[in-house]
Amino acid sequence: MDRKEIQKQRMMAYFINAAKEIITEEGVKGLTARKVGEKAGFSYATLYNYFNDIKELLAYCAFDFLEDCYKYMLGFKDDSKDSLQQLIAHSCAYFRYFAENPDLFRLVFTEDIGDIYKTLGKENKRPSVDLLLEDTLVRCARDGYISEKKVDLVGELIASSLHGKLVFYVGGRSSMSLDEMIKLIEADVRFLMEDKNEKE
Amino acid sequence: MDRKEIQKQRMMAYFINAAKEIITEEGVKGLTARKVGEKAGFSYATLYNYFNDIKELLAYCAFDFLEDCYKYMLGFKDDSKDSLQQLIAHSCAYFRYFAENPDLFRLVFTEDIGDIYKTLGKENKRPSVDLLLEDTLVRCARDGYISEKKVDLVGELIASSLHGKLVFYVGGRSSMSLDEMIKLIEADVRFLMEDKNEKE
DNA sequence: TTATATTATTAACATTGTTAATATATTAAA
DNA sequence: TTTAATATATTAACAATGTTAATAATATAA
Repeated sequence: MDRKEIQKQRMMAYFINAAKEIITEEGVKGLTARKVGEKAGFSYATLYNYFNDIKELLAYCAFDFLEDCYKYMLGFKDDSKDSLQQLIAHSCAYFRYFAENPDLFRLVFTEDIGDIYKTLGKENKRPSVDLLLEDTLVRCARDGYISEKKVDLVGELIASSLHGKLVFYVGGRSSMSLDEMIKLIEADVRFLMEDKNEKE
Repeated sequence: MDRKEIQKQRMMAYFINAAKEIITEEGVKGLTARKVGEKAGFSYATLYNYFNDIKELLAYCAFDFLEDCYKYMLGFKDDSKDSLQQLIAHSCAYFRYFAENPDLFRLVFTEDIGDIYKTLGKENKRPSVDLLLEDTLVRCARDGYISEKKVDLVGELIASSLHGKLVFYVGGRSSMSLDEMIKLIEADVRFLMEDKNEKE
């Protein structure tokens, strides 16, 4: 029975990885049940033995990609850096990851993949990217950039404005370039953090 | 030749309105070429004489819905109101419109409808909802809530954080209720505006 | 009234997600 | 080891989709 479970997990991983590859190469719209089956080395109907439907498979991919984003962000982590600089770096990295992979943004944030995120939210399970950004912000608070009690509000503001900008950039609703966006994000973060420092 | 153009516009309006009705009733996913044709009183292939593809039809709908949102926001306009209150009211109205019509949000901001928004952006044409929010913010600046030179940055922050929250709410990525979201938006706006007032 | 151009309709195609029926392989029992 | 039972994979099939080409109907011009 344990052996069964292992095999099942392995089969699911085959399909998930196949799906991730296809999404990376051809986008979410390029993903079809038949392509996933072929790429995983099975018939197109086999994945229905492991996933209720294509949405469920997509949900697994979404989580995986969000974890990949976390790994990407870690590449910009440097504890010797000033905390505000670190916050800016992490924010920009987050933006960049999805800006350069628009289909991943759509999948992770806008595609209809059922109620999984809501369920996780109610269990207070937050994705690692969230935690990383929060940690960085708390460091900023300790360094006096911002008062402790404002951490929640400012963190939430940074996060939501990042996602708002991503919607516009990724959805082609803005004519701004990636570099302009990044500059704007830096300005945003500075603005949100520096109000305590200016005394005049 | 002018008569021709009028007839063409009218035909397009038939299809656009049919599509808008279907989207309102059944969501973007419920919209099919065949349903649009039937609802408009034509065969399913006729719309291809007026639109290159379904995406183009969707783009027209998106613009229309965004204009509808503007009208909705105007219902909350009250010049006797304090400018900050007005800004909060408009921000919340904007959020509410799309939060209560998730499919409209998807259509207007996340659906793939070609490069029309980018084109408009380069012509510096901004949707009326944008202008209304900006006007309100300028009023706030005149009332001393914020310095003139910060208007752009703060305006951009409000807008992007609104859209970020919408992504989460509409995409089911947050477990927050609508009321909680609205409260958060109010807190955000206050926070972004009041830093000039607190002297301590 | 006839000839021409415009516009609408029907028929058809390839693709899609998904399911039911069937075949194959794996495990348990004799 | 052979047989029976179970689990898993495959094929065939369905209805629905966007879109196009061929055809029919209509409006316009001569």
